Amino acid sequence: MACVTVAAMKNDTFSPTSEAVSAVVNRQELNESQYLAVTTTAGPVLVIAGAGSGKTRTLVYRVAHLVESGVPPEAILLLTFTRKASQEMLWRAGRLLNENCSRVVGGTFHGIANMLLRRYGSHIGYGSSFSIIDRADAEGIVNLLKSSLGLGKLDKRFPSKRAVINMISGSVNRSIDLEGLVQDQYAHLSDHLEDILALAKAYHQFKFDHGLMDYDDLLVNWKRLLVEAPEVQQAVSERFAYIMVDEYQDTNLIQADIIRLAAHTHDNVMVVGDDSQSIYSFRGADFYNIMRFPKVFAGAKIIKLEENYRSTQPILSLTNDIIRNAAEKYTKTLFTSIEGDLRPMVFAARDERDEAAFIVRTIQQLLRKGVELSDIAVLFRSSFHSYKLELELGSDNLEYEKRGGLKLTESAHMKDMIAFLRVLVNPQDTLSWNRILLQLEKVGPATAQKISANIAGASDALEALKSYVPGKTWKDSYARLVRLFVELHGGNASPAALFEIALDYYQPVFERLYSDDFPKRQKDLDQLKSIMGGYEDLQSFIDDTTLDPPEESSRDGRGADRLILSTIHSSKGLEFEAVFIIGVADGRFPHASATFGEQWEEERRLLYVAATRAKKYLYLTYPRQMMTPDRQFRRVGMSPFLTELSGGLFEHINEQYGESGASFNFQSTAFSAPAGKKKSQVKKLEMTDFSMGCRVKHPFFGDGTVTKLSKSRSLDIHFDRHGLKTLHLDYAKLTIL
DNA sequence: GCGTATCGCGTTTTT
DNA sequence: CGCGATACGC
Repeated sequence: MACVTVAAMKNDTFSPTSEAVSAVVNRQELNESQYLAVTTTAGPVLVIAGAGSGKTRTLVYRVAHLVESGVPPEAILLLTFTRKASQEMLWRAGRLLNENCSRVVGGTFHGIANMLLRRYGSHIGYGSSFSIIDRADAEGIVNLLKSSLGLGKLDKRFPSKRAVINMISGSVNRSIDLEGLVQDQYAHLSDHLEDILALAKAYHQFKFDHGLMDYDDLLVNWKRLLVEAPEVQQAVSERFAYIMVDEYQDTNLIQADIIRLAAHTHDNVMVVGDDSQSIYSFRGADFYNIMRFPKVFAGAKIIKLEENYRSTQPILSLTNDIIRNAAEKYTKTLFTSIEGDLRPMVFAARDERDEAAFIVRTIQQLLRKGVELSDIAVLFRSSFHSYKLELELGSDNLEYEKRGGLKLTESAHMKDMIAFLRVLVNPQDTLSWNRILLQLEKVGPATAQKISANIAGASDALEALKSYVPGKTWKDSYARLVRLFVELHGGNASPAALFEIALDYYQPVFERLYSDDFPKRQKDLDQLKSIMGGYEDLQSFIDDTTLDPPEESSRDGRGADRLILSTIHSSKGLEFEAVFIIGVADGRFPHASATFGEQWEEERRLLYVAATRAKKYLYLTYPRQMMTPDRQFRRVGMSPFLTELSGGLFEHINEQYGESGASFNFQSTAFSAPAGKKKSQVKKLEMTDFSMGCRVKHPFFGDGTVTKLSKSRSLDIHFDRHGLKTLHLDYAKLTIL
């Protein structure tokens, strides 16, 4: 274990003489004193910075500076949100230093947790044989358990299928008990608390029994490693003498604890983040981490970066105004010296088709102005919002790349192939056995489970597989499967060779299972094969593809110049010359089920993140009518986040003539309200002022009827024009009629 | 009880 | 596209 000298860092006398430093300062990315503070401070540093201010770059400068002043690269640990971001960062650091920075250890929290657990897991009773499961696997387990526990009926009570697993893991990564979480956020499920607790318990037990770990387990066990094995904590803390964290506002409580524990011998921690860009609370991210940092790390130096190096002033004015109404924030006023006076534009399309057509038309104009296609992005709240646009793009021959939504490795045929490899590494992995067995004709869920349970319970998986007596109708195909595993267990073949063997077996199965579109899917298998070629051992291949699934990008090699379609969440940290945000409509953005209060605030920050991706051109569009589930058209207005903006920050694009529908009326009331005659002092309402069936008025939802009063100071109100909403008494501006 | 084929419907956001 | 419900056949 490398022992690191930090003496060079202890005095603040480093003078920025190297070419790297003057390059930084000359490009005005940071002023000299900021640069010195970022790079030469020993001990904890908190960088609070606005969008486009070069947060990540400050980390790069520090890495480069540390290496330059003699710190061994392997003593630096860089934690970023995505692995891609860490690679990009190291590449930049390498360029700055004109040397290779690849020995710096960089990765995601989960990746590093995996590495440490494989190495030190025995200290807390874990062997190195466990499989990492992703969200789809977790859902699979929960579904399996729901039927075996007889909790199928529970389903209908949940808002969505994913809500179950979100709830169970949400309690883990927030470090609060499930009971509290249900009472707090899923109050409507409190009658089923016992069932939910039973399900959660069964889920955790199942994972433990079958050697499976989900994303949260990786973090929980990393923390356990530091808390319960002092010798490991000492070793880790000494090994990584400098710890840096990007996107700190997206960390959860466990991650914050891990940082605190891992840095205990030196406190050399630098975190950067922007509280206004915290958009992952649904996954446990707690932006109070950033607020607490100076208390947790005594003597932390706080550096604020407020100059924006990305967008023009008109875009910044709009984004500043979006975040202005946020309930809680570190106040930052962003400014820029970038030239440009083009105002953001808002387009109210007739419907979704019109919206798509507008985007294609405008993109073609931008291309004529010389903007690269790959420098244009279309962003949206939910991944299915882009379906109509994808159709339009297809017929116009504009190539695009979609990010967010289903990953390549989440498609059925890829999971099938990976399942063969996973059971080789971890024979306890019942989930993968089930996948493999279900491929056999005449074998369904019940039979598959019986066989896989046999295998998981046996000490020798291959023997258990061999000794199972198959049914008459499928004994031939079962024999073929057994032969496959005998062959796979043969010599010690390379991952690529094992893949070949498995593919030989799978190919006919594959063609039968996906008979309508297997040629299209075949390319993915080929790609998987080439990825495998780069791996020495199977375990790291499987870990990598679970933790960081490969993108579809290399599908046709050359076409790098493609339009980016992305969910806002997946666009974080990126920037584009031109950005379209589509579906900025009431009911779509904020998401329909977002309640007032914290969820509403997060949706606002989400719009902020989206808009701050734009450098020069920013377009916000929404359809004025949308199809409802019952195949009727419903008029919708623009997002409340836009109507509440100060006037003059954006331009309306008027196509043909403006039909004055609900959206127009709605706008005029919103804008005229402040100018209207002074309201008498509004009395603060209490829950007792409301009753079932009582008529109320909301500033923009209009008139409605109270249909439910709940304990947590929230009300369900059925609005005449906007349908059912759940509003919180402390946030909604209601008046009783 | 178990497996399979088919139809129709609804999608938050993810390391 | 992936799923749940449903009906049908063994």
